[in-house]
Amino acid sequence: MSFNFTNDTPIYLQIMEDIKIKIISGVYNSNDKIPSVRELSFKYEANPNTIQKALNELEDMGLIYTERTNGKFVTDNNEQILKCKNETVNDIICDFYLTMEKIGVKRKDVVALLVEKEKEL
Amino acid sequence: MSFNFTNDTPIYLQIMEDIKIKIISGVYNSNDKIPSVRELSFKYEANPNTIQKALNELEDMGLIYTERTNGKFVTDNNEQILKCKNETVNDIICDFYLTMEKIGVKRKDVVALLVEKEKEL
Amino acid sequence: MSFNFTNDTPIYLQIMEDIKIKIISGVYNSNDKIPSVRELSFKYEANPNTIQKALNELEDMGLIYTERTNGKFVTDNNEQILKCKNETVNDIICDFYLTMEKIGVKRKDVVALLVEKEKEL
Amino acid sequence: MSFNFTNDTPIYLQIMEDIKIKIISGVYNSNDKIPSVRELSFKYEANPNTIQKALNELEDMGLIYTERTNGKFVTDNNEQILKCKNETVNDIICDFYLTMEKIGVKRKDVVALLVEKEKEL
DNA sequence: GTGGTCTAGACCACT
DNA sequence: GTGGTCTAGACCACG
Repeated sequence: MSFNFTNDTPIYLQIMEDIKIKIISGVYNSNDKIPSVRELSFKYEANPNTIQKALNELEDMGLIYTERTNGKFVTDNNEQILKCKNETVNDIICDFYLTMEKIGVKRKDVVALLVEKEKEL
Repeated sequence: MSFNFTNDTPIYLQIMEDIKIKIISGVYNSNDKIPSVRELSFKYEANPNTIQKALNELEDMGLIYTERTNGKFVTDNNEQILKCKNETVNDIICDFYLTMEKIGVKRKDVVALLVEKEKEL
Repeated sequence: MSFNFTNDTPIYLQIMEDIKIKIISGVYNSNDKIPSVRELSFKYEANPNTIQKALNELEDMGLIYTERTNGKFVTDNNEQILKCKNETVNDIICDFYLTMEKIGVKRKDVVALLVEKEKEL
Repeated sequence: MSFNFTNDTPIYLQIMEDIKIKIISGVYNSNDKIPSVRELSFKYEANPNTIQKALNELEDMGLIYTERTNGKFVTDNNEQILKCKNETVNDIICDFYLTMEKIGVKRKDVVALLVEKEKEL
């Protein structure tokens, strides 16, 4: 199994998400060259067009930029990366609250549980 | 696809998980009858055998019990349900910490972010 | 029919029982490789899925463990095997007492008969 | 399921065994009338010829006798019944020892285990 | 109608 | 080659 895509989200979005996390977590740093579409296409076992679409999204978000014949690079706009990181983190937290709610954990209890867990770790 | 299964986990486990959450969140209450294997088979668009396997897992966990020709029911052992709920919550929290770590959020910041988010909501 | 199944018990349970006895009696030792699902399927003249179900039971009982692409093996937890052996022996003894009772042999006479028989052997 | 026959023994022998136990345990007493072949045929869901064969075996063993137009009856020879009971018991005990041996319980331990179990009951 | 068992046969991932 | 998953479809017992 090369990657593990979910059925309920377009693949290009899943790839985008994966690369986004690599950028905001610093796996790919400012001005790092992003692997070529061909390479990514191989890695994700996806059609180059799908990769292209994912990268376009990232470019629209201002996380990467293109140098014509040179390739694509992570933006040097660290502020932008940080902003994206915050948004992502925020989304995950919302998701987390929603899941907990679905299970029936009261919102005020969530923080308590987390603090407790943090001590354990 | 009515339900949306992930590729990287057996369907029967995903169904199991879905029903488990319905039980620990109280959507299905103690002694509630669980829809028949055939109904669930229709609902999840899965083979009856797959449903059976999912329900067997839940029975092994002590969350449901079977009345042979009558149907399957949520256990009346509320303690067991609670135990399962706690374990599930714990798993989700661990997952949450791991994801955050992957993105590059320090553990001690996580709680702060959550508290902040909680105020917003 | 090579094996001889009883009508009143699911085949998978009978297979489970047969293999269980091989384990607790030491025919299969700790860490021994169990014949492959396909081999057993041939030997017991049963469907591979039926074998699988039998082996899953044994795995649930902690008597065997699986190495994904390698095969299934007898647990190295000798304590677990011993525990299972004791339970099995206990069951057989209870059964024995029940049968004797059904025939009309008083419980206190059973032991006497056994002791006597033992001398003969 | 009316009775539950094993595949590895002729049905007539299994029926014979069942009736034999009823006789030696006293469910059917000396001189009791045995149900008619037709009745037994219905009860065991077996062909009347099969029943006949089973009853013939019992007659050969001296456990039942036939009154021409009247039916079949349990022998009044209590000694014979007792002898048969002893043989049956003996067989079961041998079987029991064999099973234990198969599991790997030493013969001398069997009696100890039984005595212990008897105290429990 | 309910759940349970079983088979046949296919496909997958891993090595 | 290994085990694991899944489907389709049949049959059974119980009520």
